[in-house]
Amino acid sequence: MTQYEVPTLAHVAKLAGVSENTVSRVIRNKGPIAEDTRNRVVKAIETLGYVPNRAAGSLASSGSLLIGVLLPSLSNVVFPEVLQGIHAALATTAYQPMVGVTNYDAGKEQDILSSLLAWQPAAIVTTGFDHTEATRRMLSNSRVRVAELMDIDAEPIDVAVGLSHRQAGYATGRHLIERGYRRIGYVGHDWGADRRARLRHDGVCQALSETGLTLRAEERFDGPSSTMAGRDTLATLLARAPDIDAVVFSNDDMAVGGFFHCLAAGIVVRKQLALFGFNGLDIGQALPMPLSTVRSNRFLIGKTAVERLLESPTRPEQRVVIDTGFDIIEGATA
Amino acid sequence: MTQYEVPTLAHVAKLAGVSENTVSRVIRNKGPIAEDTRNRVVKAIETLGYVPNRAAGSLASSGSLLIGVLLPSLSNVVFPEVLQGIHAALATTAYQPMVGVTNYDAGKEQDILSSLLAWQPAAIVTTGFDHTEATRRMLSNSRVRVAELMDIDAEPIDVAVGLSHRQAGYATGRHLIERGYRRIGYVGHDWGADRRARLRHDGVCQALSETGLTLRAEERFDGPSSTMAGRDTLATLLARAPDIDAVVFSNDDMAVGGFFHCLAAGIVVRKQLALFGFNGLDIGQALPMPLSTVRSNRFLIGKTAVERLLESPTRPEQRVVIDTGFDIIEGATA
DNA sequence: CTGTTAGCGCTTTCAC
DNA sequence: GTGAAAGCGCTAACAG
Repeated sequence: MTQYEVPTLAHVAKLAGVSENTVSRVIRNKGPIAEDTRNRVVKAIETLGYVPNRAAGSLASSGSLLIGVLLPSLSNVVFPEVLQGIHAALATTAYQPMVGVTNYDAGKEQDILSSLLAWQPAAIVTTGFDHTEATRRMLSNSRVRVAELMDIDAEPIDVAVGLSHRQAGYATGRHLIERGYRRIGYVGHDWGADRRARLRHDGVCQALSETGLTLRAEERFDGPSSTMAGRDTLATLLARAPDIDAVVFSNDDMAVGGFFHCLAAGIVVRKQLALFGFNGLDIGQALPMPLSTVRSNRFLIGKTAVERLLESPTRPEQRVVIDTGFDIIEGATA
Repeated sequence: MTQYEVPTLAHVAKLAGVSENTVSRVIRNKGPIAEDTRNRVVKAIETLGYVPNRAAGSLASSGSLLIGVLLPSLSNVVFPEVLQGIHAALATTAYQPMVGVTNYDAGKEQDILSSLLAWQPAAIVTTGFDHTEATRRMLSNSRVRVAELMDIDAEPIDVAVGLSHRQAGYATGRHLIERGYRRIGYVGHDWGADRRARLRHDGVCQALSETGLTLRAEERFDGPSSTMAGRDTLATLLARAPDIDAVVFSNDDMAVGGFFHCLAAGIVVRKQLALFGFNGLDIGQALPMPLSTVRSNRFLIGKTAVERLLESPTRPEQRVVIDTGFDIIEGATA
């Protein structure tokens, strides 16, 4: 091996005086190895600073230590948090995540999926149930494990990990009703992209309708959720329906914006207008009045999904649905 | 090809009636191909639903379409935003990012780097200049391109993309001095992990000292930055030094928390106490009073870095430093 | 413009 | 316990 060549199995084998095969066994901890041989090999690996070439390994074994991850966005803190959970579960393993961002576009998801599949990943982690037919076909044809995250209100391909957004919405509605709010409004963001926000909305409506109520007014911002959008959209809603006594927001970002609107407009939160969010983000809990909201366990969702996927390399007979649940955070705004 | 076999180049070649090599050429758009042949190959690829095996390609060409990315954390929105920039630059290419999270631990960075290198990436994108000796050696020995992000206050291995945090701190100090603030305090978070926060702090101090001033008081939260930490730490600082007229926060998360403290404690922001952040996050600009802060261009940093790396597969003679700059956001809190 | 040949570095299978 | 041999699916180099 000249000085500028990257060491390979062959170099290690030669230095340790064994066959390549033996070195490979040592590395993968597979098959019986004499203690003495193992030591020589380990030493050789260290001296050479040998790092296995995963591409070669992957090719030879037609499998890899990669987990393909498909996220709709990185702008919404929720997804980086899911990714943290995924990284946490992978930290003690040799697996590496390979992340693609779809921008809530099923067509793009399909493209990225096919380039992820090209690396022969051990598993694919994706978000929600909105896939193209081709995506679904690729996923079922490839024999990799598949986790669909966030949502459990539909039939998964292999395993789904998340919470029932419909139930979360329902619990939100009940919470407000039980506290005496009757003139309830809704402030949301773009539904085309966010099926789960709509499910929560529907859950709220269901709770209301069971009590003979309906949403007094609703306003949807035509774009992704953000604090600023929440702030502006609440202002619009209140201009149209000044008599509402509570507002459900599509998520915490929007709700925090709503809180800021109230501050700026001199509206006394809860007394004059109750606010309710979704997600349980830190920022909402750091407000002068902690936000009333629902905690979705994003980190846990990512972590659980990966743990389940790694349990077995093949799909189980039965599709699995794991409910990571949610909790109402009482807060002080509703 | 039986029904359950994954199609390979050979299958495509056979179906199109050409050699494997020709198919490979078509796929990689390399070398001259007769229009007619190309069409036949493309058709065969489509009928079979062929997806190239990147592991094989990577092995054969000893190079890959991977970009290794090392980020210290995903909890701080700043890094997901950098990652967005990276994804944006990669979106029009066939490259895929492979992300590792180091938790601000140089030892862990080293481990993850070696497992990223095992995939023969075309380039490595990492954060800051705090590497172990071994990391630095691996990076220089491997001939991959290397970008070090966020910071430009040191000599890069290959290319650095970011801003001068010292200068950003200095500009912050000047801003406050010019507006007449003289009793300036500092609220920060853990420096062990965040060298850049310290550089900004030092910049502030430098500006003050040029005017014959020093920081009146400072308080550092022993942990990562967060809104809650900012809120609590400002409270602590004010208990110790009630007479300060302005506070510089280590970043916007902390500053927003400080704003919340003021709200809760009935302190009139700016009139009684000016607040200044760093980063220019959306949340700060959505506050009832937009936060005075410095905009760091995280998205641009990620995007620029990748664009530069992909320009050339080999390191330039000269190490390159790209300053993505910063702007003072006037805001209303200072 | 296209085909042939020879690997890339590893794992698998089967001997011994 | 260990080794030899045969690929994995692709690309590179060279012919033609």
